[in-house]
Amino acid sequence: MVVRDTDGVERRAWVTARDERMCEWLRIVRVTDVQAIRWVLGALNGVDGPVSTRRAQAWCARMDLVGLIERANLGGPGGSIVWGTYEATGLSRPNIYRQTTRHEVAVASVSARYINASFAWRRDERPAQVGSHQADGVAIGRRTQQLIEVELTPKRAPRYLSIFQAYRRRLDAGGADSVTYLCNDSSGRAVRAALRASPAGRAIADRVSVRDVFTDRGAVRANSAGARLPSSTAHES
DNA sequence: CGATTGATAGCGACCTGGGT
DNA sequence: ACCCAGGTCGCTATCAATCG
Repeated sequence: MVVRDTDGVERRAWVTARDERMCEWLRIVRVTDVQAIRWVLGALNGVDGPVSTRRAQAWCARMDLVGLIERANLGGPGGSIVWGTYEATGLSRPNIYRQTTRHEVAVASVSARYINASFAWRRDERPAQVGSHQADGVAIGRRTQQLIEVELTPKRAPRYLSIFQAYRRRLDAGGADSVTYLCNDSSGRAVRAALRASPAGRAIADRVSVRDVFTDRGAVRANSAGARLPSSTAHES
């Protein structure tokens, strides 16, 4: 593909098969940031771990140049917010100023790390029935299917109750093997408390893991549990 | 056939500049 | 003050085409 530079200089910019797979991922997560892109690029390069921030920025600059992504620098942790253009994903431009954007970016960060650990990632299906619940994502390993819930804001107890009831039905029906709550400190406390507080919570507690991997602002923590998500024990190859 | 070369893409390091 | 964007530089790895 030949594109014209800002200087008017013609320059070749190749869109590789890997870049197209990146666009497929962007279509799934919709909105992400430069830090998450590091992990997916690493995965698609066949590397265990992320590429450097600089490389991810360079990739974004190249994809911006060929019109496959757009970026917005909101000054938050994780770098610019990144999304695929209509050309890349067939989806209209997301509204990045909505309240839910921080949550969506956090989900993308999680997705990126699962993909780097050789999991497949897809969106959860929108539930048809009332009283069921749509998870933030589904991580599919070779033998396991985990429902992933990203929790940055504690919910009220009745809300947890109905979600746990929905998860209980789903786990019992064999629709998934486990539920993973990825939280910051305050929402992690709320989820653990809610799991103890009701019969529905206690019924599923042994199939639910709660991990504090986010900072309060929704960035994946640099060290400890956040660095390697999912944990090495859950690694699939 | 094996060696060389060029393109591509990766790395860290260093720098400047901008935004919070 | 700190984090991030994005530019250059020197270096390395890989792969495919080409040369001797």
